[in-house]
Amino acid sequence: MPELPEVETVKRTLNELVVGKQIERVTVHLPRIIQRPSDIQAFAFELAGHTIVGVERRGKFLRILLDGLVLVSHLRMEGRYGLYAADEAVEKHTHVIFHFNDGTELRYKDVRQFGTMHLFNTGEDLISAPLHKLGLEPLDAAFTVEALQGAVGRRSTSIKAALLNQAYVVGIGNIYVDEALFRAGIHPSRAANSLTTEQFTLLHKAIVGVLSESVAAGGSSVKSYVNGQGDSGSYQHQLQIYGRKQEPCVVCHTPVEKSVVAGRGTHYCPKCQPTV
DNA sequence: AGAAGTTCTCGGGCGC
DNA sequence: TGCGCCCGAGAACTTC
Repeated sequence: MPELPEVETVKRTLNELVVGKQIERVTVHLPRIIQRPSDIQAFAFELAGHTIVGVERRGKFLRILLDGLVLVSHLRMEGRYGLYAADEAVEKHTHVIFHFNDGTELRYKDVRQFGTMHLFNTGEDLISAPLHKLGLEPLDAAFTVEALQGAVGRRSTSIKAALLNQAYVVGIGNIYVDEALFRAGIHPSRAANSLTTEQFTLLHKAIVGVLSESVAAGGSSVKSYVNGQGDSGSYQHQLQIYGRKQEPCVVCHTPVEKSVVAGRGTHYCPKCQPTV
């Protein structure tokens, strides 16, 4: 489901909804979600009594900060959070519930069951898997053209695969990689190490532009994404290439093509994004 | 039937 | 031959 703009939006809504709440107990209905600690009882026991003090984001991961603990959560394809009153019926696919001492609960739902949670003591999460080897944050000031080119410019793989690799740059997924490559006029199959500095300049501007515009719109709701309050984003209405197979290109009116690049469904304009 | 917004693991290929 | 890196394919699961 979520890429950087969607996770950023969930982060912001959770900061509105759950900061200051104290966890009374935790129930886990699908143990597979909990990756650390390996003992599910220990996961629930360690969280009990702790208060949420803030929510941050690293790449596509949420970092739920508590007093002395950090819960690292990845939504993968379909994970979502919602705040409920304790007496509301528990919906299907609800796998983890954080019961607060004020009669509300934060529920984690995930139809495809791909999401993960890792619990750490404060200070340990950023230096441990799965966060320790993540790449550049594309909306940080340190994300310059030079940094982008340095991160992916020597890869022989496709530029699309390189941008999807979270070890180089974080937060870009299948929607925004197609959007950014379209905006930059670069074919997704081009070898990353074949791009010119001029093209990296265009690509850098496209990545920052697409992601920041989507954050401002609350993310994209293509299929199932909602933020922590059940609201949809609106950037799906501004997508220029993703999901537009066979529709006329918004720039040149050539029909948009769809193929598979980097193992993912890939949209591009054959005229605006030449192979060479 | 096949694909869906993700990422981890595995094995082959290549270069030292 | 051995090791390490890099890269692509397949797998995890449910829904439409």
